[in-house]
Amino acid sequence: MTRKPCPGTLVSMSERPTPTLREEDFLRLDGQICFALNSASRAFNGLYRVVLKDLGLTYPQYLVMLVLWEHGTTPVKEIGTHLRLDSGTLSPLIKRLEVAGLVHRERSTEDERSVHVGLTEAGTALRARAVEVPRRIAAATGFELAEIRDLQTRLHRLTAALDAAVPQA
Amino acid sequence: MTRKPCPGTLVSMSERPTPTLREEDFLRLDGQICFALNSASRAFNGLYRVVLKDLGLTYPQYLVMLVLWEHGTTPVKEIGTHLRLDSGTLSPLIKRLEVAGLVHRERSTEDERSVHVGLTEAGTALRARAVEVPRRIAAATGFELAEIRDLQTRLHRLTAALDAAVPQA
DNA sequence: CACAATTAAGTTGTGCACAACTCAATGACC
DNA sequence: GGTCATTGAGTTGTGCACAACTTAATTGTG
Repeated sequence: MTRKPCPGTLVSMSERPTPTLREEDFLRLDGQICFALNSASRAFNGLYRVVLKDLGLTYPQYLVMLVLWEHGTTPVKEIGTHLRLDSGTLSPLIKRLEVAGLVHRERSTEDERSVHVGLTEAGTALRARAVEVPRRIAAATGFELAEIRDLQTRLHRLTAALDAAVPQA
Repeated sequence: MTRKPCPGTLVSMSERPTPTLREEDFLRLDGQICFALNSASRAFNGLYRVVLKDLGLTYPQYLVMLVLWEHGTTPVKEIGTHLRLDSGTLSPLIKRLEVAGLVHRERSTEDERSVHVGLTEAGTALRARAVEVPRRIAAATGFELAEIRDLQTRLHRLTAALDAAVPQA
């Protein structure tokens, strides 16, 4: 009942060379490279959820705070460039950070289209408590630093390749 | 104005050995290992969105279809085990697949708590068109097969480690 | 200068992820 | 056999991601 043998009725496969894999296997492989990434990302998210609970931050909010701690007051647009996010995601997120009293927004005087996001005192103070977060995360992975670096490099290459492959982006 | 030099006023760092990295660097490193993963995952998602548009599927819906194509009729619970998702996510998602006419749901007779999800004819037929998806994705990454495999292995290890680190999960 | 194209932020709507919950069916134990 | 804990599906509420849109400011070009 469970293992239904795949019916041979597939699309034409007369054209391609297909070195070692057939159509069948491909559908499985696929369910893994993208899926492995997806799973790992969500697993990370779950861990961050626990670790960041004390700080009252979600993971994406934490990312925005990281940008601000590193670069200081930053226009929304630039935060988006750093994080690969658009205003549709950032506007409400930053609004929540504002309600939480961690950041303030101010429209630029030179260019009134732009809004600068800066840290409040509470936001600045939170950094001290956030410093221990990365260590806890890194410890949880159980990975060597070198391996993390390596993984990082590959992922960057992958992201770049994928971005390049998407038309409009 | 842009590069604010980090003020030295941080938390105590007298205890730990810290081989090569200081607190400062850690906060940056962090913003990358997790973030690299997050970015790659979202980049993948963006590519899938384009590729799957023809099929009228989102990426998570595609994952569910993959499970069904591979295993045939499957209880919701088991789909969740395969995909690392709970009923809170799956119930509405599967309902949308049902509305689209790709799957049907039927309450089990042996155990009336359980709901079996099976493919309709349209759902089965869609497989033929989905077969080309993995190739297009793989091509877009520009990665060698071996490298994909390697990355996959590392990500699985990472996910396992992260899951183990989260208390309740 | 005027006017079209571009740009930045924000809004709206859809779908996913997940916590916390309800409800009904099942299983375990006395 | 009756009671209670557990299990599977589903609902509700919050937040994120992103497409498509609106609005206002800026820039480019005739």
